[in-house]
Amino acid sequence: MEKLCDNLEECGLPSALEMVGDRWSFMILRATFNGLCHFEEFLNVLGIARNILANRLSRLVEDGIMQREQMADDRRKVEYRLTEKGVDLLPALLALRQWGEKYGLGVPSNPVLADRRDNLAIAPIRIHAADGREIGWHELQWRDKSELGKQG
Amino acid sequence: MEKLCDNLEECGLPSALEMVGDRWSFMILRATFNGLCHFEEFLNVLGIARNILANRLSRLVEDGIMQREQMADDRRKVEYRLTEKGVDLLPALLALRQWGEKYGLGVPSNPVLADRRDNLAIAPIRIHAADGREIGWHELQWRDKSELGKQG
DNA sequence: ATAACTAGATTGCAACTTGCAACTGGAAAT
DNA sequence: ATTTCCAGTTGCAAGTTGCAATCTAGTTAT
Repeated sequence: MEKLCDNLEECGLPSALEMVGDRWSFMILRATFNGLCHFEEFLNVLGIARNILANRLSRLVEDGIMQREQMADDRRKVEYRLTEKGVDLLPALLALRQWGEKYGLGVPSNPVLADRRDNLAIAPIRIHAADGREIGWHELQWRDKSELGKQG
Repeated sequence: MEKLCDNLEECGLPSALEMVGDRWSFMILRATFNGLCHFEEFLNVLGIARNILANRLSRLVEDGIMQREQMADDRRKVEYRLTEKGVDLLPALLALRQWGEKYGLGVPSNPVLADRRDNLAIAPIRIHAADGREIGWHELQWRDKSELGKQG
């Protein structure tokens, strides 16, 4: 494996980590993917401190990952919902969860995301080549964009 | 989307985040995937403080994500290498990086991982159904393991 | 041997972040 | 009018982070 890509300026990872790279953001997102959307719900389910939750939620909203909506019928209530940008974090979240399940947790995760169509659990998140083949680390190499072949 | 899976005991995400859920671990892993393996290299490339780097490396080693090998020829030198467990974090890392590239960073990431075989950049990390179909959030539902259909 | 060099790790201190609990303030319910 | 509820803020103690200087073990040079 060549020693390339030591260039932090041209990597999306730092910006991603700045937004969701702390202990709680992913847990909040997970809860949101499970349908939670109220402050007190997050509080009860996650066991996070109030101030930290408030801080993280407002950061997630600031970063456009969630949106904050005041309810019309009961204006005390606020709902936090995922934006498209937030929903797009699902693959990363699932990849992490599956990894944690494989290596960290003794027990299989439950419940699990299933395809509505066939009611089967989703496949593990994997790396795929441009043509869809599944592909592993040893079959990969770092390439400068300019050196890439052109898609057929 | 049903409100299930509020059960933190049966979810791999918390254990994953405990191991790699801080600002630096992923950056260290990224550097490792790029071929770096020495303390001073990480230090120079990442701009991390010495003590934090030492702390994170030893945690990654403790957690079995990296292994620490003393070099036989020059026994001052130590190399940090990914274990299989560490390599298995690549999908999660790439999913995050791709997300950061799409939403955070203005610029496309570079360099990029390419298939050795066809020299094309890898596909975006996505969610796939059991049969390999690509599948989105709205086509998914949380299911208890016991309620899943059986694989044909 | 001694001195200088290197990679890796440790220590001390200041700045920031976290967690807990008590409190505020507006909005419904009684 | 009072109580309860939801969301969020404030104050303070404890923990974590970042930086600089220092330490240690093994390596090369004299």
